[in-house]
Amino acid sequence: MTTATAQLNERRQSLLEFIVGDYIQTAVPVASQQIAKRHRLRVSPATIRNDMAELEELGYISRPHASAGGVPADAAYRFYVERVAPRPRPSRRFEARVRSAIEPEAGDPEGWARGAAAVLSDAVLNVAIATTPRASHARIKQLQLVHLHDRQALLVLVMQEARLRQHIVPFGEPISQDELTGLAVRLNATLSGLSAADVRRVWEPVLGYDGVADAVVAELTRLLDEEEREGLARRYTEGLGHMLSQPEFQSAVSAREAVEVVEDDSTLRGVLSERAGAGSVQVIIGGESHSQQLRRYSVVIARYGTPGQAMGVIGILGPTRMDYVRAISSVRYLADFLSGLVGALEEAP
Amino acid sequence: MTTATAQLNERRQSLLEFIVGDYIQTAVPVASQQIAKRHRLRVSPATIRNDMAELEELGYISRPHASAGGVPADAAYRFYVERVAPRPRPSRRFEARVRSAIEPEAGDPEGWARGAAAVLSDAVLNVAIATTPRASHARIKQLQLVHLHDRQALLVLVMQEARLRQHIVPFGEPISQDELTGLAVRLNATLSGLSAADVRRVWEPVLGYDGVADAVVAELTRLLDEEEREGLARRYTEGLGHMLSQPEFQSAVSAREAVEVVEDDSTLRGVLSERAGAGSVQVIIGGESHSQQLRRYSVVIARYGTPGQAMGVIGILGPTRMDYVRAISSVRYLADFLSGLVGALEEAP
DNA sequence: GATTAGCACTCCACGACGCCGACTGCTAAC
DNA sequence: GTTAGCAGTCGGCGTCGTGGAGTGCTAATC
Repeated sequence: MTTATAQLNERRQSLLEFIVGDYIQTAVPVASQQIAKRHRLRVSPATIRNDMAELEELGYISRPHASAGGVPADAAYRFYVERVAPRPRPSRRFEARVRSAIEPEAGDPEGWARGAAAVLSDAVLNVAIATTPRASHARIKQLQLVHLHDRQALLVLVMQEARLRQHIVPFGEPISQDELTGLAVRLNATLSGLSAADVRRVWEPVLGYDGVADAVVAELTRLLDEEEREGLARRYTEGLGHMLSQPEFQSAVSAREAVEVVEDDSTLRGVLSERAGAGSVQVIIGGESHSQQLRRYSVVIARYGTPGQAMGVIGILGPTRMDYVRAISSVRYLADFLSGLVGALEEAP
Repeated sequence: MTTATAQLNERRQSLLEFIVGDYIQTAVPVASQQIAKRHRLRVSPATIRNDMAELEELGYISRPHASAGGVPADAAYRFYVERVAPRPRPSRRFEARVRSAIEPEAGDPEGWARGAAAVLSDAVLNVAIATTPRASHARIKQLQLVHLHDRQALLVLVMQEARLRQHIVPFGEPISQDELTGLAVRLNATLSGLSAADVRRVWEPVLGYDGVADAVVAELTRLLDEEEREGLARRYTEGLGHMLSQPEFQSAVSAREAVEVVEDDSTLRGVLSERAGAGSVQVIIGGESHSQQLRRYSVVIARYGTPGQAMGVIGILGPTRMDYVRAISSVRYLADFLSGLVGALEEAP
């Protein structure tokens, strides 16, 4: 793919930047005269028209109809993102909001993800998405058994990064809380730090000696398996109302379409699982997602967490006409912020 | 308030029922001829027109314009709900879906609430809302301390109905997992079953002897307090897409309005906190909510859980033109179903 | 060769108009 | 109390015409 920088002389590049910038602001096809006026160019509208014809030829802009101004195509947004990408930090106000919306001392990754989605959506006025960090290899940190009825207990499992799961375990025989506590202590001593496969290996020799313990261990490994098979990284989305007040969703059909994109898990799964290192923000513009449903949407996401240990995703979904500068800097800042919090949850070596 | 049964003779009552029923199905103002044809009445359209004029006089129906059919007013829906209310059970298919969507053996009230909202929204094609059960008096069932760093542990608190909370506790001195485990055992022995106030009373005499224990107890009471001050009953909403495909949301403004109603916590808080016994389904039609924002919406809710112990809410939000028969029976069934599950989590006496 | 003024042409947005059909309200007869 | 008949109302929809913003092209200019 030939890049815009190679194809276009400097004037056309800044012209393209102006077109994209104006369109992001106004949502109206930008006309040659408007550009000349807004940016005090020292060339006439006629020259701009010539340049715009060239930009259209190369696929950077298109026109709704023959005598209309230009609207940016995916390639133009891509160019714009590359050109303005190295804008450093979000505003002080945004940083302050992040700090007040997310409580580090809660030690609750789910709460952090929810808070991050809320503050991000308010800042960019589009839909924010955040998932809780998920470990590629789930390991037991500690377990707990709570007596419910004579033959039933609640198993509470704490994994790394303070992830919690709970499930009921039924037993064949009556059992007291004291016995359960004793069992939990013994299991913690032997199984702490192990993965599902580890647990199976360690437990194999003693299988069959203690029915109650067997039941607990079986449930335990099932929960760990489930955790690894992803699935259960919870996703929080926020700010659909913000997005729907953007002008592209004035028509009822486009609005309903947008709701379906946000509500349908499968649509977003693809882009969310894009691989990328923590810290680097990824921008997927329109058709770049290769998803028919996302053709008119862009996604700005970053992974956060501890590489190799547990990673989550935070990002923005909006129309391709999106404030990329703000989205990128906000997402980058939040990913770094969350990474710091998650890192602090890792057990010190 | 004079009731419709007193004001209207039998023919007019069934006429009103037909009008509401037809309008719920078609979303089109119903005309006198249509009624005569659809329901094979033995009176002429002219008679129906006379009756409809009377119904309009009494405020049961209104007309979009002078020469249009009738659309039901809030009072008509109210009459309809009272008249058809004692329809007993949802379909077998719905019951089967509930059973496959909700896993009793998970012992996870949050999961149940999510599942219930999903299946309910699919059945009624409107927005479903479910909250997790919240105890009016939060009590400790068991706690657990997990070592994170030398001077930091994760406190995991299990309350009644298997509600879980987590929070980080920092300490002034280094402490090992073994010491934490010992402390947890001791605290469980003394504090199990107590409320925040109880804990404070029991702890008061020994305050100051053990800084680490004090820190844990302080965090513990804070979490219990927070739990009681409501706030933290999590709410799950599902099916906005379903609702937006109803004809009343064809226009973009009404669609955005709907999104705002669903996203804005404060709007729904009022109706959700309506007091009502478990099992009885409550229907709030249009203006009956006394909320400007909900004027065009109806809510069908029921509480579930164990009265006096822990209650949650499950319900449907939709336009006043809603399939009340289906909504009421589905909500009633789900509330009973969830009550059963939550009851099984209560500790046997 | 690049830039610009001028001009004819295109196309959308918007309001006015008129017609069709659905429905009502009223009157008078049953 | 019920019904047939009829005049009158009103929304929906397609047509038409107009105004204005904006383009593409051509020819002159730097």
